Amino acid sequence: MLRSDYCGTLTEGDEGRLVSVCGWVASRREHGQHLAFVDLRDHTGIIQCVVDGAQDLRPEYVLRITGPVRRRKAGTANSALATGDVELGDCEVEVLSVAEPPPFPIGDRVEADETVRLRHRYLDLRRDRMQRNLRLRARVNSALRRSMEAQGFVEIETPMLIASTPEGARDFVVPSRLHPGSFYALPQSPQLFKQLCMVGGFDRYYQVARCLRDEDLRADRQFEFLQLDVEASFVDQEDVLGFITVAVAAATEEATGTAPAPFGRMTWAEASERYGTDKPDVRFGMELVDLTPVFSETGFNAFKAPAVKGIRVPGGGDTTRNRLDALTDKAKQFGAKGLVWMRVGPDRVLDSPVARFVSADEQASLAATLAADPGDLLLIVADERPKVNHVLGLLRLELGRPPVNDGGFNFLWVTEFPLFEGLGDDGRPIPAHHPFTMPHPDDVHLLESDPLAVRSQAYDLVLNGWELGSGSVRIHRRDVQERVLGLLGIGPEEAQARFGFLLDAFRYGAPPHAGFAFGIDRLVALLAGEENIREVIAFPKTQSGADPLTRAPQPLDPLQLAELGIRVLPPKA
RNA sequence: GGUCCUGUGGUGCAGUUUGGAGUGCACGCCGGCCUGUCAAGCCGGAGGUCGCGGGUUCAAAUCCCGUCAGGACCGCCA
Repeated sequence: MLRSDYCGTLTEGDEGRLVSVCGWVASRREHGQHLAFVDLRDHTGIIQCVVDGAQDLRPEYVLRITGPVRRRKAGTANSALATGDVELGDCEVEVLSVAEPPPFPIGDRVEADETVRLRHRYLDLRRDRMQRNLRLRARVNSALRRSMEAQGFVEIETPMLIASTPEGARDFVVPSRLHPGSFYALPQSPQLFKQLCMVGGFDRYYQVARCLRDEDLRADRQFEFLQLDVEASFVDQEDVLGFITVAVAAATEEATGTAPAPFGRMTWAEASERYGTDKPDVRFGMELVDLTPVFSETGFNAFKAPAVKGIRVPGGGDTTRNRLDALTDKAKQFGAKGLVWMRVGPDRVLDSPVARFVSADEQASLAATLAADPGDLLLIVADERPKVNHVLGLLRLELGRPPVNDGGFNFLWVTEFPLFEGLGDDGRPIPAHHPFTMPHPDDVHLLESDPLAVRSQAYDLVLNGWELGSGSVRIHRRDVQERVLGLLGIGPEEAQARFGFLLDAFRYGAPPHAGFAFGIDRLVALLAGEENIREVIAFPKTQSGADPLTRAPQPLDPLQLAELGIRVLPPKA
């Protein structure tokens, strides 16, 4: 062992000890040939070392420094440093590695361009922010595992090279050398395998599972991500919510030092009506208010719609015309036909380009329903109800969303998702979760008569407006499964071809089971107070799915292609 | 597939609105001085394809078009 102590741990209690520390030169301060100070950094912090001024010691050199811990001379202590009362004196310095000047400063003082950070990620990782985040991630992972183990769950690994199933996201595919022309898919999740584990008698399964989806990247989405994947047999929805709540609360307490507030509960229908989304950020108000009754007999054509709803932006009355135009453009991009804005003036007089189309009674009722105060801004959208909710939900976030590290950790269970999210082009319902989701027991009779009204036993966990994960009670009864598949237009033959192995397995005694999976990257990002998950991933990809460090993806050598029986089409002209 | 923002010595920025010599700030880098600093200080110096291409103009970092890269978002993500 080259070191006896970590840099950041030395205190007055160590006075007199001869110690060896190892690390990188954070800064040097030279005072001629006879005196120089080197701040040596490791992941625990920084210690000042008094060294011979003649030595050429530059930033990021890797050193082993041996010297006695001594109290600093009176008046030279540095209260900004945890080790600021002591220093290593009369140091012997071993240069373990020299270093070129880094392309960006390693200190956290200056933010560096993200492309440069990713291209030299190994240097970025040296910085305090990434050290903190990745070490936090490790502790959260560990806490999750401990919690699942303590609850009697068994970790089982599932394969990475699997058969492609056409549902859901786009698969990453891997060509097979032994079966030219055939391909594996990388798992979008271990969904089907964990259900097979249930049939296999592992009644409490979990896995810290890597999942891959070939969809466009976002601040909260990478191609590859980590899920805590859970499934249990002989349990109901409440049991699953309990397991996950215990684990997530344990992880949160590990990260923050305090247990989170009790997790909230809300149905999907309530979330949609009040917040216009299935992942409401409940840290702030500005809830959607139904104005349909106000305009039930309106003469204003724009408000002759199945639903009219609005949000009140407190104090938003000074919003500039430019900004309002930009908001209108946003609303249109979100799918609205338009956006009606009204500034609330003194005595609740409404100032709006369309005010003259809205009767005095309607204006008064509108202001009262929205509880408008002078100085507020009102935003109103009229359209089909789901569209209105969607658009206003996004505008609400645009105008009111607090920074990610504001307002604590507001976990929220959203339950009773619809079984189907709408009708496809073929007129058949589209599963909101996946085709193995159990319908709500009270709604099973509606499956054929009114499928879109059928609630499911599916549920999401939401944290401050981020969807952490989702799960459901699965169908384990053959008759119900056949009815649902039939509704989806998947006949017995097609079902057999697509996931026959699961249906076959269910013929041999399938226990009732339910499960959940949530994104660990997202949880860690929020616990770390980061706006994007790249900050909690050691080697992430850019928004275009590239890695500036390794320059992936790359064209493949023609010989490799030939071995796989693959010919690449020329790029589109 | 789409909307928006960004791109200026190694790094972080200003300059772009209203075209006029690569004009400025801070850090870093190189050399010198310096025995108690701590983002050390002082003196001197080097370092530029203003992302790239085209256009407009007497003249483009600045205006226009295209393109590349990065970011935020819509679509997409059972």
